[in-house]
Amino acid sequence: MAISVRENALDNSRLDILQAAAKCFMERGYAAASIDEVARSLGATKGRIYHHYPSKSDLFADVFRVGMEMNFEAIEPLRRLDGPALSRWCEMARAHVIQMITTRAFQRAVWIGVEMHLRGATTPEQRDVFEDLIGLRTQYGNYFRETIAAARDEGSMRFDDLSIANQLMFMTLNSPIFWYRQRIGETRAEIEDLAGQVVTFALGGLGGNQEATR
Amino acid sequence: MAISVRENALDNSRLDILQAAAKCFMERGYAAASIDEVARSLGATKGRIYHHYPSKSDLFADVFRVGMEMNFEAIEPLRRLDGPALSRWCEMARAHVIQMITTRAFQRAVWIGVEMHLRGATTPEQRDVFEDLIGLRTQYGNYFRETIAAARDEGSMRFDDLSIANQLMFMTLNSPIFWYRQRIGETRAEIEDLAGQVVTFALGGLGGNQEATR
DNA sequence: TTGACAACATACCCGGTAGTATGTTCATCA
DNA sequence: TGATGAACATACTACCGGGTATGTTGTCAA
Repeated sequence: MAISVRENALDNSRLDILQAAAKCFMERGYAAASIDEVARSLGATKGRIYHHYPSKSDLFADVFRVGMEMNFEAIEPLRRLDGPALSRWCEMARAHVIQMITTRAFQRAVWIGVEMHLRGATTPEQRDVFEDLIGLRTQYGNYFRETIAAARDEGSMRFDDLSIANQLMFMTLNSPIFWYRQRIGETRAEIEDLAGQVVTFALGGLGGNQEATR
Repeated sequence: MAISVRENALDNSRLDILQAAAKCFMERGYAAASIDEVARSLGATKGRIYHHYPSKSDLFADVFRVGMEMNFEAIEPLRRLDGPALSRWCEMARAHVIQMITTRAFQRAVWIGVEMHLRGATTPEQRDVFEDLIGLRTQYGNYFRETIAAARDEGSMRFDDLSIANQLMFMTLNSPIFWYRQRIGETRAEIEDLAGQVVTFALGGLGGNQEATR
């Protein structure tokens, strides 16, 4: 039991670091965010961070990983829903958008990571770690890709190129990570209304009929 | 005439710098892109760049400005077209997307600049220069905003919140700056087909009826 | 009680980069 | 033709930030 308390404390310490790091990466970007700044926002120093992570890129990778894990958790119960692909997509998309809003800092970091990978702005040693994470991201993307493909087959969506449609869909669903601002006293209902508008836009873009979304 | 030759040479030199800078900013981001790297890609040294620009942020600001100027030029003849707002929007959107593809490096820099401004990642002295540029960007955005507002009034578009709709629309129309890759031997027709898919997606998202787009 | 180790803090090194100060070359003009 | 300045290159400084080496403190186990 003593061990569990200790490990729990460890995990809490790491989680604090992750949240602070995610916020810094979101606010400054990967290159401009400094380890000192992350530490300062924790009321600590570099030592604490380098005790848990061997390098800046490893810290970033962990933020990325945790962000993706949260995404998988959010849509996991929805992936295997029965019924038409269209309604399944609506549920998944809605959960995804709410996820983008509520865990915005982590999701922004994920975006940054994908961007870095696409630009090839990774050193060889980062490469290996990143491959895994990009794989996770691709797998997650494929869940949606398969769903909209099924919806098209069922005649409830209409688009030309599947890859492009998936790209544009994710751009729309992810966009709150850029323009969403938390407002004081914001209710859950307001966030869900926001998410609804985003999902509706994406659905329209995919050629789905609006009436099906209730 | 001698003066014009001289000034022309000056402009060419600056334009070369701008193009190289835009490419570096696109590939590395603002913070990670170095002046030395821009100079190296020109086969020159820092001296050349600092002879024309007092600082890195001024160079970046000029890339931003030129990018926006190209955008204004692209849609200027379309803004005051007669006829329904919907068809005007389609022309503007199409021109915008093609612009994103053909001047991708500059547009990516514009994106980075807007992002920096939104995050407040600007020093006080940068602030003044950026205010202008963000103003340009806002004005450009308003052209589209007014057009889709008109289209909604005319009953050819249907969406809830105008600001959100405009945000999502621009996310879609701008998205090629992230995922577009130039392919060898790509024809103009292929680019226009790509742009068509993007515009169609955005139109659907804005609740426009697909049949109106020919 | 003490030794050992985790969890940090402190102090330091060093490479890279923005910015500057100072040449150098070549065209133009008086 | 000599002087002047634009358009660079070269050499240098200052600083910041990633990473490391080394203390310090509290805790737990024997």
